[in-house]
Amino acid sequence: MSTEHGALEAAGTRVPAASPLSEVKLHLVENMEDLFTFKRWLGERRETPLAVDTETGGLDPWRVKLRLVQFGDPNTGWAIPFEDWQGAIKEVLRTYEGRWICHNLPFEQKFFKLHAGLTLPWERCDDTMVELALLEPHKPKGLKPASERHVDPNAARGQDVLKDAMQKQGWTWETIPHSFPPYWIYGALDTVLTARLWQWSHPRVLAECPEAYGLEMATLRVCHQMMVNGMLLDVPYVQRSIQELQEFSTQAREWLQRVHSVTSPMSGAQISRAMATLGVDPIAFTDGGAPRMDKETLTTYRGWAAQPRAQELASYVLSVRHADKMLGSYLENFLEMMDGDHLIHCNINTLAARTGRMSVTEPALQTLPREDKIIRGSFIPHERKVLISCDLSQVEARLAAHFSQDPGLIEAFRRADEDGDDFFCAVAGQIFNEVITKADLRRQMTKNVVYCSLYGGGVTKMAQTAGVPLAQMQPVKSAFDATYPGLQGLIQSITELGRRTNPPSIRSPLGRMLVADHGREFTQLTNALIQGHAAEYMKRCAVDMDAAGLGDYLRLLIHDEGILEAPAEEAEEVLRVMEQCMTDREKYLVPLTADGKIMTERWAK
DNA sequence: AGCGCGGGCGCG
DNA sequence: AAAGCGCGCCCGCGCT
Repeated sequence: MSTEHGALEAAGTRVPAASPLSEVKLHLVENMEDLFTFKRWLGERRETPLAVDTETGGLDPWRVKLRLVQFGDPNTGWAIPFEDWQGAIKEVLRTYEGRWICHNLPFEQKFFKLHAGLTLPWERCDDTMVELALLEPHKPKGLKPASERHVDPNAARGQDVLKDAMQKQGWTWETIPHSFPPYWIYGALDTVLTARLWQWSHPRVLAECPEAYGLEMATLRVCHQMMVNGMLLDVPYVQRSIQELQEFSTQAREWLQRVHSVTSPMSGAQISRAMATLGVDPIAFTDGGAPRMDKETLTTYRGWAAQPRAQELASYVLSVRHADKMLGSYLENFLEMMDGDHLIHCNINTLAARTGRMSVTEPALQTLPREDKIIRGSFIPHERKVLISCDLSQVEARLAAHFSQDPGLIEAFRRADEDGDDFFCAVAGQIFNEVITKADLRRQMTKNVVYCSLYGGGVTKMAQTAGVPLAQMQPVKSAFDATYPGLQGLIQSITELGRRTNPPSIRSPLGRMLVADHGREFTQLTNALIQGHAAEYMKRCAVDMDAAGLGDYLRLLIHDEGILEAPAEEAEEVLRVMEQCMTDREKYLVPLTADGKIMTERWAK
């Protein structure tokens, strides 16, 4: 079936005649003749890359079907049912010699890899979602909203028609018929939108931030491999952990209900009522005005020797909350999300945070507890392999020294690197004018001053984080600012520079726009520059590791840390290459360095 | 039953 | 003058 003019009317939505999309031609391949027409069209000369998109049965490429594959350019779109025309589709994907465009390339690549057994050549692909994220980080980057802004205000019409029909007919994304016009027409139209969006975004990206774009596209490739390879789970170990924690949780919940009528340890209202019954008054409140019953407050109650019953209650709530967090957020999810080979294929969003940091979901492998080793220990290397982790050393503080050009900070890092001193001991030594050991509270206070300053925190927050009275922290902060004036100078100049744009923003060294909310420039922008460039640096490290031949070993990136799985006999060499890829002694005013370790049994310290 | 939100907590 | 940044996931709770 083909629709010439009025394709969108056929789908039940009127697009005004003058609308840029009203002349678009959209087609569905239903027979051999359609296929020949499609191939003739494919062979035509065109000035844009070929846009490709898919419609799938859902979001998890490992569990749902590939329904449609669509191809298009700025004027024409084709929808082709995958199961009926697999051979032809694979041939096009394999043999087309021009460039490709997708909106969310990693999503399509996963489906192509798992359902068609092929991968589009990354070096010939553009991704308009990446381009949008770089050009307009403060705006929605989905295909529909972006197209409404830059292609046609009517671009998202028809979404509602499709949703209504699906609901009325009881169709899901797995079961909706290919030939239902709103389905295939809007599938095909998406490629047209993608191609037109590229016409808007691509020249701008090349003009504004070609380096950031090149790095992002390379990062997509490296992260794709990580997602496909997956991490191996020790299933019996996880099952044992779950059982033990569940037994504990059940007993603790029974006690809470029996003794204090608390049915849910997550309910602050119930806990505070029970505390009130014991004659314990609230000591802190949430923003909403309710008594705070979080970890910090409960830990305080747990230390109150004069109130043994409150201590006992707080202790039970804290431990059952911890157990439930371990079970619900981590262990049970692991079993649910693993594939038949006990592999966990997480989802990596390479441009999730507005600072350019990545996020990891399903499961959130970047947030596995550090202290409670049970959770990280759930992941093991395959037979005859080891896990290797390598992390950047104080990368944010080093970048702060670099950006601020503060001679004192630069010197402290030089001494830390050359004499093997601890950086924060060196800084604390300068401030207090005596030798400071690692265990000294003044080192911790100094560290809190540095990191709180970078994140826009005040002296109150510094004292609170270090657990000391305000009066004790104040002179430390004053002495720090006097000794290392560069940092305050950096924060000042970034804040002033950032306030000149709307929205407030600054550019990273690779040209990435980093935005802040109005009125929050002071607390967000310095952090954005440092966190943002650390993210760029880490992405560069991962791409370099891939170039050095470690791409297939890479498993996970956790902001300033890389996790690899490598053959045991290569471990030392791999670690050496890894450290080399993560070290830069030339481009910055202080060296950026890395430190790694080999884990033979499981992922834990 | 599903949604949005606040509160809470895990990480860097 | 004063100001902690960035995420994901879970639960409870009130709403539709």
